[in-house]
Parts: sequence; structure tokens; C-alpha cells
Amino acid sequence: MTFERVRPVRAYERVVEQIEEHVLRGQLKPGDRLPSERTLMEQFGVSRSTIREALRVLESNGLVRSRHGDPGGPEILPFSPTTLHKSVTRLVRTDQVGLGELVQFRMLLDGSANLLAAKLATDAEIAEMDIALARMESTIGDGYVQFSQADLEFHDAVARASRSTLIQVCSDVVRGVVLSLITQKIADSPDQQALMRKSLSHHAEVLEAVRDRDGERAARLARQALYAYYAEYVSDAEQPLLEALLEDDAPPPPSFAT
Amino acid sequence: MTFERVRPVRAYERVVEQIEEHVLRGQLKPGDRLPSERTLMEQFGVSRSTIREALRVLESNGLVRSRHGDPGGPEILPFSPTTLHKSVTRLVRTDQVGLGELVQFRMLLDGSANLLAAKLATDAEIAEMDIALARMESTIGDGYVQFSQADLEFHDAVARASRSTLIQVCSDVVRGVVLSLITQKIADSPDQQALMRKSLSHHAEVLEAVRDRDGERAARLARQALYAYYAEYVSDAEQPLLEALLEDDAPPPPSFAT
DNA sequence: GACTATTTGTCCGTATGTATT
DNA sequence: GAATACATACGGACAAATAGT
Repeated sequence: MTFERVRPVRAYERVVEQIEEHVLRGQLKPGDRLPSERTLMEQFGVSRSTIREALRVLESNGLVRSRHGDPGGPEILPFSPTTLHKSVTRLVRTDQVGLGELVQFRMLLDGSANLLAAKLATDAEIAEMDIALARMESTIGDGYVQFSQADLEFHDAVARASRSTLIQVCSDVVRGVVLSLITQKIADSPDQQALMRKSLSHHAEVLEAVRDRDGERAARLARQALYAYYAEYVSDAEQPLLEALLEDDAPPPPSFAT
Repeated sequence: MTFERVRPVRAYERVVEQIEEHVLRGQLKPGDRLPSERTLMEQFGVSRSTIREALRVLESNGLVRSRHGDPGGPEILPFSPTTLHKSVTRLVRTDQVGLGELVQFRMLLDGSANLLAAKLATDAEIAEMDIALARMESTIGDGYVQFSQADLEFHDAVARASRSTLIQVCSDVVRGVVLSLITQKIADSPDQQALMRKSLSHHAEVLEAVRDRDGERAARLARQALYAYYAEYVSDAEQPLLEALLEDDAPPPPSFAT
């Protein structure tokens, strides 16, 4: 017979648990209001400070927002990936996760998104990708910031067409963190124009594969495009992480001289 | 001239920012202790309640831990992906993602994990998978719970071998949610034994592919294994989501009669 | 093992500024 | 503009837990 170590449970934690459960179960929907702090303190039978500590935690987790003096009480927020973003950013800043792993994960997500998009996208969704691609082309002269924005829209359109919320959100978060890490380096690059043109042609190839409903090709091209764009910023030690996602993709042409 | 809307900054947020910065910059290392709450309240020039709210937030973000009565003061924690885990958990629990999408995402993650494991795993890591597989076999008679535990260890070993923290965390979370949704249905199934034996042989095939360093095959088999195991619990409407990840995997044998 | 000093967990009261009606 | 309800922040208090003597 073994006993588990008991962790002392503090009052504010119980409050957090209960409110969090209500929100996650959908019994409290975004836009709904929590009772005022004074009411909450009666309902939970705890002091004001305890309620406040609980609210601060919920607030930091992006579940509620309380505004100074709002008679409505704390507001239930819609889900937003900001906390995800913060978590990943922390992992990166503490060197738990390197740029290489981030790019690798992006290759996975974007490849999968394209695979699914090729199979599931409607004509309207493909049209959206067309528009985004056209915008990329037209912004090449306007500078990297505009181009990057259009590029973002393209990937977003693909992610939406994949029909997967998880892929959409994860892609969004990872892309944001990657860009925050290297956007400066690209902006400093002397041959931005060349980079953008290369990126544009890669995207065009991917879209063509999606249009042909060739998921495997779209996925492979998408991975290669990301590799071509980001690999030079990844340390040598992490290169194998990226290459592992490419090797089998482009099998060498059969050698006739064995 | 345009002015931005000013978000009122609360006292505890400033405290959180400062401490967080110190931790993330490495000026405070894991194991170090923060000053006591009373000292902090002098240093920051705020009341104790404010300090406490800040500490609760930092605690919920996994950066510090304060124990009741510890004269050493709050302790700086080593970095762990627990907050990422929490965020992803909320994501999959909130946004009404269906079982189909969850299984689909698991197929993506587990497929990728096996692909990477096949290329990167050390012999020791493959040995761990061997052990987990053996445990699966030996627990087949002990019931579904034990088997599921061993199965979990197998997938965990694969995820570890993929060298990707992001894959590990996401896999862990998604797997947990999927299991919580259908574990009951499987437990009620009359032919558990048959299910387990089938699952076992699938896993053995995957491991063999990993051992052969054939990443593509390992990934394909892993996706197929998950599909075979979970597809029947997914609604008809969501079936295409899963099939989209299989179709091209096993191209039909060339038909000689066209 | 018991005692003591320190610290955290929790509570209460109060003053101040804010958002809504 | 005034009244009301509310959140923010402060300060003081006591109990419970911890670590060292």
C-alpha cells in the first residue's frame, strides 16, 4: 500500500478550479459576466483577497478580464491563443526550445495543412489563396513588412482550408514566434528582394499542387519552401532536425551507373 | 497624429514583469529564492496584497513556488513545459474540437514523431520502445487499463525519440483528451482482447519500421494504426478528416486490367 | 522533542479612483 | 452632473506552517 504526497491546497486554487470548470464546460460563455468580487466572496465563503488572487490567476490565463470599476463584474473572455503564445515564447527564451525545433514544427504543421487543404479545400478557399498569392506578388516592391503580412494571409488561408482548428491555432502561434525571432535578420538582409521572389515562386508551386489536389506534393513543397526560407538562420547543430523532414521527400533520381 | 488607447497597468503587473524579466534573463536561476513577501513589498513600494497577487500569477505560470511558512521565501522553479501543457489542454477542451479533429491531429503528431524517431533515435531509445511493446504484450490479459498504460509509454518513448519538445507536449495532451473521451466506450467493448491484440501487432509493425530507419513507412503505419483503433468512434461526418491522411499512403496496387 | 522566530495564508476595514445609470 | 456599484490598493491583524535552535 502506497500513499501519495499531499500538496496543500490553497483557498484561491479551489476558487480558480471551480470557475475554470464552469468556463471550460461552457456553462459560462464568452461575454458572460462573473458576479462582483463582493458577491463572489459570499458565494465561495472566502475573503476578498482570496477572490482577487483567484481572479488575477484566471486573468493571467486569459479566461476572464476585470476592469476597474465595471459594474458588470469580471467578463468571460473568448478563447485566444495569447497564453499559448506566451508559453512557447518562454520555452524559447529559456533555450528549452530552439529555433530549429520551431521551424521543424512549422514544417510539420504547414505541410499537413497543405496536405489537408489539397483534399478538402473548396474552390472559394482556393480563390482566397490565389488572392493572397497575388498580394504577395504586388507587395514585393513595398518592403518586407508588407510582404510578410501577405505571406501570413496565404498561410492562414491554407490553414483555414485544412478544416482543423488545432492546426490553425498552432500554426498561428509557432509562426508568430518564429517571425519574432528572425524578422530582424531578414530585414537586415541585403538581398530581400531576391528572398521574396524566391519565396513567391515556392508559394506558387505549392498552390499549384493544391489546385491539382495533389496533397503529397503540396505538403512536400510546403516543407521545402519553409526549409529554403529559414534553414540558414538555424544553427548547424539543429540542421538535422530540419533535414529529417526532407530526406525522403525528394528521392534522388535513379542512378543508372551502379 | 494618432494616439493609441492606453491600457491601465495595474501594480501587480509591474511586479510580475520585473520578476519575470529577472528570471528569463537568467539573473535568477532555478533553486534561487526570492525575498520574503514583506521584503518584496518594501523593495517594490507596494502593499502585500499586490505582492501576493503577483506571486500567484507567477506561480500559476510555473515560474516560482511559495510554500506556507518557508522562511527561505518563494523558490525559483526550473523551467518545464507544464504551462504549455495547460494552454494546449485548454485549447482542446474549449474550442469544441470534435473527436474526429482530435484523432486527426494525433495521427499527424504520432506520424511525425515516428518519422523523426526513425531518423534520430538512438539504440537506447529503440530499446525503450522494445520494453514498452513487451509490456503491452504482457498486460493484454490484465485488462484494458494496464494495456492502455503500456501503450501510453510506447507512444511516449517514440515522442521522446523525436527530439521535439513541442511534439511531446502536444502528443501528451491530445492523447489524454482522446482517451478521456472514448476510454469508456472501449472498456464497454465486448471484444477488448481482440482490439488489444490487433493494436499490439500494429505497434510491432511500426517499431519494426523505426528499427529499419524507414521513417516514411513508420509514419504511415502509425497513422494507420491510430485510424484502425479509433475510426469507429468518429462520426460519419468527420470520417473524411481521417481518411484524408490515409488515401495516398497506401496507393492501390497497379491495376493490370484497365 | 519542544520552543521560538520568521514567513506564508487568510481575513477585515478603509480610502480612492473608475465605469455605468 | 450626481448617485451608485464596482475594482484597485493599502494597512493591520491573526492563525498555521516552516526551519533552526
